Amino acid sequence: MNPIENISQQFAAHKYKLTRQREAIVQVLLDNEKEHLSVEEVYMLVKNSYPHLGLATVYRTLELLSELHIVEKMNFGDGVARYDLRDDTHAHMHHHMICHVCGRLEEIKDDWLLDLEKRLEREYGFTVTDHRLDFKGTYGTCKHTGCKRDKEKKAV
Amino acid sequence: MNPIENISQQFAAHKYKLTRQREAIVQVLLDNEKEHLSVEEVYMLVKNSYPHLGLATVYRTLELLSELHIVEKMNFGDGVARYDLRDDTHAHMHHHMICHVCGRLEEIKDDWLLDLEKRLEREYGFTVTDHRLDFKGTYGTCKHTGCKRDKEKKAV
DNA sequence: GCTCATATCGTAACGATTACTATTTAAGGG
DNA sequence: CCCTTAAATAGTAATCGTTACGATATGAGC
Repeated sequence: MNPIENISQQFAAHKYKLTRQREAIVQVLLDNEKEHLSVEEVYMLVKNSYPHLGLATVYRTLELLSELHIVEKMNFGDGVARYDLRDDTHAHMHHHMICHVCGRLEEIKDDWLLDLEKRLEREYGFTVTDHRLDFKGTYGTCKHTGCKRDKEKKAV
Repeated sequence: MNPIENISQQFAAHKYKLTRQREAIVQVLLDNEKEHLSVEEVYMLVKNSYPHLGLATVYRTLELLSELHIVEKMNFGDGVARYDLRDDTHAHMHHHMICHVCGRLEEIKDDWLLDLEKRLEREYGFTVTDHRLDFKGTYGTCKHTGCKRDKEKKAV
């Protein structure tokens, strides 16, 4: 089943309409599934295929997609919410590496946490439905570039 | 070494002054180290010991403490930044369980990720300096309380 | 085609955060 | 001690991401 069809069904299942606007937004997400787009970025991109679309609609649609678990809403501390299309088969395989130096953000699709989730269930009676794992650090190739201690450096 | 002394040294080491305002804020964090306080909450609490303190100072101080890695700035998606005092010995042992139903937030201080971090180093040449691991789900004791599918339910 | 709930549009309002200016404070040298 | 000077604070205005709102448009079912 193609992704749009799949999403269309999920909309229907919850009695939401897949309007042209929503479809245009979903298409942007599909075309950029490697990215973690902000609302503003989605807004810019969707203007290409649907120039008239309003910003509020982008906010509403992304929020809706998030509720339907079609996208994941996340926050990397840069002051804007970012959204990432999630693949059902990778629901629990969504980790990030964020480099202090170059700012690169790489995604790891591997399930490393199943054992831990079982342990939470066992030890705390807590059933995990989702998780978020972000690693911060530096790539070997970035290490030479000074340290990040002083904010003044950044300011200059 | 007591915590304030320790923090005082870190300030000095970076040529920052530990003013009375900053000390009052740090004390609030120490007194509430189990909590994940928002700026507004810190502001309210610190008013008890330092009534005249301004909100901007709380923002600036928490930002500074975050740069010095004395606190960790985090975001749980509720629209406000939250800060948590971090214990050096627990730098890598800071996970959360967040319950969908009751909203409870529990902290787990156990290092579950050392092996994964070694693997990142090996496979990606990525040196981890910090990580964040949040589990979302439900506690067994909360399960009976309806499902979260419909936003309308929440709105009512 | 008509009806009515749903969705969109554009913009105003909101709330968290940051930026700015004047004032105060603390540390070091006479 | 007092003076100087850089750093810190206070109070508030400005900014910016996000949400709320009223009016208009759309589309599925009859």
